[in-house]
Amino acid sequence: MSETKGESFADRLPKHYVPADVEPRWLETWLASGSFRSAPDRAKKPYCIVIPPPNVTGILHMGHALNCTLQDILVRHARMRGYEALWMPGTDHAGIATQNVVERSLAEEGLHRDALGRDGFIDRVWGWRGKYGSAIVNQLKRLGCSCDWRRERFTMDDGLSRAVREVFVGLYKEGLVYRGRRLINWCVRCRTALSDDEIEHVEKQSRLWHIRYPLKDSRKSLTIATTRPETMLGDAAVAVHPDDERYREFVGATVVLPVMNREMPVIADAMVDPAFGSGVVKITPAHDPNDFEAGLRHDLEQITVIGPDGAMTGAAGKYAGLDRFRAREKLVEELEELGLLVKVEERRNSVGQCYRCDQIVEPFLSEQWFVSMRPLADKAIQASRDGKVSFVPARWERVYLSWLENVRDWCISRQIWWGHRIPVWHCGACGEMTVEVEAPAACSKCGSGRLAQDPDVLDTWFSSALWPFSTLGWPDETPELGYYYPTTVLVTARDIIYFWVARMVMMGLHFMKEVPFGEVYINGTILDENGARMSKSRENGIDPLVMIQGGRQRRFGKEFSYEGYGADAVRYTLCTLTTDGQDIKLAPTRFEMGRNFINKMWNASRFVLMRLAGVDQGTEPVAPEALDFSDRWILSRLARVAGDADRQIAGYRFHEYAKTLYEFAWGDFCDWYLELVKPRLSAGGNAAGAPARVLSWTLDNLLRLLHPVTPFFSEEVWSLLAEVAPARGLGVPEAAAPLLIRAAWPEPDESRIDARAEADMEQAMNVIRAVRNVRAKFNLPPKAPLAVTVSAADDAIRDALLPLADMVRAQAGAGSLDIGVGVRKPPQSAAEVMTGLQVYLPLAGLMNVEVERKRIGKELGKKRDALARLNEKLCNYEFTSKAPPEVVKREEDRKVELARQMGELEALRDSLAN
RNA sequence: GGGCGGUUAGCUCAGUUGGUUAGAGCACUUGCCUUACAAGCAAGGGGUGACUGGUUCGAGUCCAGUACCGCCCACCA
Repeated sequence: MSETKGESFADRLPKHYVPADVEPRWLETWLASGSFRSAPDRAKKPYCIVIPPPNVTGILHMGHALNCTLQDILVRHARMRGYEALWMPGTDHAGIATQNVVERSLAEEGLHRDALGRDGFIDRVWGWRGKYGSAIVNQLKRLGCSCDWRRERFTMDDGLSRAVREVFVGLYKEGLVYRGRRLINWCVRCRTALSDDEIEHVEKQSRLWHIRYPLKDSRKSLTIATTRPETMLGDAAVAVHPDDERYREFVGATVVLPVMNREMPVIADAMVDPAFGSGVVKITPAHDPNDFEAGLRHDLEQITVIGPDGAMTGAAGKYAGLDRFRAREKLVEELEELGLLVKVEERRNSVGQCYRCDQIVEPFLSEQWFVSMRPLADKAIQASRDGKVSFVPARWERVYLSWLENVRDWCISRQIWWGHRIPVWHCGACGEMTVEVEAPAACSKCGSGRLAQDPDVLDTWFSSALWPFSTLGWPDETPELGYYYPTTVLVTARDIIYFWVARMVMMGLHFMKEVPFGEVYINGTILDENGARMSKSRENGIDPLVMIQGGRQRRFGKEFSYEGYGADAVRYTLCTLTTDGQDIKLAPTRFEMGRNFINKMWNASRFVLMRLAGVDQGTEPVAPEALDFSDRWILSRLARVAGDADRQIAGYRFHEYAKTLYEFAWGDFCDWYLELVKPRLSAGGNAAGAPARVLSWTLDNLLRLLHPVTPFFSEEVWSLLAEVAPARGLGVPEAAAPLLIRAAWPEPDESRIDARAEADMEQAMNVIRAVRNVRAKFNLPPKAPLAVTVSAADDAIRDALLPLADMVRAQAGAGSLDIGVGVRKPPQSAAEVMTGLQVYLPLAGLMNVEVERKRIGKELGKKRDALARLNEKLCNYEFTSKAPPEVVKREEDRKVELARQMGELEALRDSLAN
C-alpha cells in the first residue's frame, strides 16, 4: 500500500485541491463502512437530531444547506466525542404544497386532477415524491450529511401514517379532536380549508365604501362602512354599540337590505366600536369571523353568498354565478345608481392570502375537524417556563410563547387529496361516525357495512408534529424510542416555530409525556446579496448543488457559470457566516473564502505529507527536551484551540468555531510553524525527528478539529497522512483510526499550555515583523543579508530572546543578529521601537534621513498624545481609587514603557540630525 | 396597533462579564512566480462606532429617546 512514498507520492498531490476528485469517493466509503449508522448502545450516551424534513415539492435551497451543515457539524462532533449519535433523516409529504406543484405540472400537459380521479392523481403525486424525494436525499449526501440513511422516513410511510391515526383517534377519544360547523379560512384556488397559521396577511391599498341602509317604515337610514361590499348580500343584521346615544332609538328597528330587499333587525352589541366610521356595522355571519360570533349571540341567519369556488351563490340573488370581485364592482355600481353609496374612502388594510398559492382567502362556513388547543398549549408553555425546552438565541422563546398563549383551535381537515385520510368512517345507514385506527368492517352503532371513509385529509403539520417520536417507531415501544427520545437539539428556521416547533412540543408532551428536544437552535435566514429573501419569482436563489459541483445558474435574468467550490468550501463558508442566528446576505463569491481556506489547508498538508514521506519517525516517546521552542509553542496553541473549538460547537457558536480554526491553521500553523520547521527538517538526522513527530501530531489534531465542518477534505488528508505516518502521537506512537469520521475528538491537553512560550513567540514575531517592515519600507531586496541589532530594555527580555536568535535571524532573513541590553544604535541605521526593545538595521546610503526623521517625529507625536492621556488618567484620583488595582497597574506599566519608547525615539531622531 | 432584529473600514460582517492602540474576509496600495500554496507570501493605507442624552474613574459594549432599514404578530367593519 505504501510503495507510493517519495517522489511518486508527491505526484499524487495536485497543487490545487480538487474537491470533485475527493468528495464523492469519501461519501461512498462512509456509506459502505456504515459510518453514519447509529443504534441504541447502553454503554454510550445518546445524541440525536431529527432533521427538519424537507418538503418533497422540489429540490433543496441554500437555507437547507445552512440548516443541514449546522446539524452535521453537531452530529459529527458528538460522534467524535464518543456519543452514540443519530441524525434521523427524512422528508415531508407537504400536503397542499405538493398537491399544488403536481397540479401545475399536470396543467402543463393540459390535464386537471379531476381527469385522473383521486387514485390516479395520488399515484401521480407518489411518482413526483419518488423523484424529488431521492433528489433531496442525493443532495444531502452530496453536502456530506451524515444521516443514518437506513432509517430514512417519509411522513406518509406506513408506520408514520399509523402514528397519525393513533394520535387522531387518541385525541378524539379524549375530546381534544372534534368536528364542528364553523367559519374557517378557505382558499378558493386550493379548494380547501386552511388553519389560521397558513394565512399570510398582506397590506394592500383598498377602499372603504359607505353604504346607506334605509329603515323600514321611515325616511331615515343608517350608514354602514365596509371594505367588502359584496358580502352585504349575506347580511343578517346591522349593529350599533348599546351605549351609543346616537342610535339608541333605532335598536330593535328594522332595516331593508338594499338590492336584496331583505328585512333585518338593528341590534345592539358591544363588539361595535362607536368611534369607527359611522358607528354602525353590517353583520354578515357567514363571511366574517366577528360577525359569525355576533350571529351566534343574536341567533342570526348564516347566509353564504360566496361559494367554495369564489363565485357568488344562489343566495346572492341576481349576482349568483359572478366571481366575488366582479360582483363587488357590479354591486357598487348598482348602489351608486340607487343613490345609496354615500362615499368611498381610500384606505390601506391587510388581506389574508393562502401561504401556498397567494390567493385571497375567504372566511367560509363549513363542517371541519379541529384540535382543541388550550390544554395542549398550556403544557407546552409550562415546559418552556420550566426550562425543559430552551431556545438559542433565547429571544425566540417569547415568539414561541406568544403564539401558544394566543392560539385558537386548530382546523386540521383539508379538502385535498394528497395526505393522510382522516380515520373516520361515515355510516350510510345510520349516519354514525366510526373513528378507528384501522378501517372498521362495520358501523360501530348499527353494524351496517355501508361505510365510507371521510374524504378529507389532515393538515400536513399534523403529521410533522409527531416527527420526533413517529420516526423512532411510536406507537410501538421500540428500542430506538426508549434510547434516543427525547432528542438532543432541534435545528430549524424561525418561520416554522409555530407551524412545527410548538406543535411538536405539544404532541411530544401529550403522547410521550416528555419534551421532544431540550434545545432549539434557530438558524438565520439566507438572503441574496441585496438583502432580499430568495425566491423563484425574484430569480435570486443560489443553488447549493451548483455551488458545490459547479454548473450553470440563472440569476437576475442572466445565465452564470460556476466552477464549483466543493461541499467543504460551501459548508465552511456557511459556518463562518453563522453568528447568533443573524440573517445572512449571500453572494456566490462568498464561497471563495471557504475554497481558499481549504486550498490553503491542502497545501499545508501537502507540505507535511511530502516532508514526512520516507522519513523514519521513530517509535519512542518524544523526550520533552527534544522539543524545540517552536514545538512547545505550537503544541500550546493546539491545546488551547482544541478546548476552544469544543466549547464553541457545544455552545452553537459556529462562527467562532470556524474562526478559531482559521486563525490557528492559517496563522499559527502555516504562517509560522511550517516556516520554523523547514530548516529543522532540512537539517535531517536527529534534528528532524522531533519536528516530524510534532508535525504529524499537530496536523492529525487539526484534521480532527476541522472534520465536523470540512469532513471530506479532512478525511482525505487523514488517509494520506496514514500512509506516511501510520502511527502517530508524542508518546509511544499509536495506530491512527482507520477513518477520521470515527476518530476521537482531541482531548485538550492542559499540560501542554505554555504561556511563556506563547509570550516569547509573540516577542520574536514582533522582531521579525519589524525587520520585514523596514525592508518593505526602504524597498530592500528580500534576500539582502542585513546585520540586525536588537537592543533589549532589560535582561529578562534579552534572555527570553537569546535562545530564539537563530529562528529570528532565519525568519527575518538577517545575515547576523546581535542581541544585547541597551545596545547603542549603529550609525546610519533605521530603527523600530517597540514594546521592550528596539530593532536596528544598518542602511548606509539606502535611507532618506529627512524622510526617516519626519516619520520618527510623527510617531513621537502620537506617543506624546497617548502619554498625555495616560498621565491625565493616572493623576485622576477617581480613576486610581475606583478602578480595579490590576487595571491601574497595567496603565502604570504602560506609562513606563511609553516613556521608555519615547526616550529611544528622541535619541533616534537626535542621532539622525548628525 | 404590538413585538423583534439591525445601523462598526469602500463592501459583507465579528467583537465574550464595560478596561491597553476597535478586528476579519473581500476590495485597495507596494514589493515578491522565496522548492506547500499567486485560490499564495511579505508589508501597508483605511473607521466622528446611525444620532441625542444619561449612568460610570472609564461606553462600540449598560440605560432612555430619535431616525432609517428589515422581519414577525394583530378579528384596522
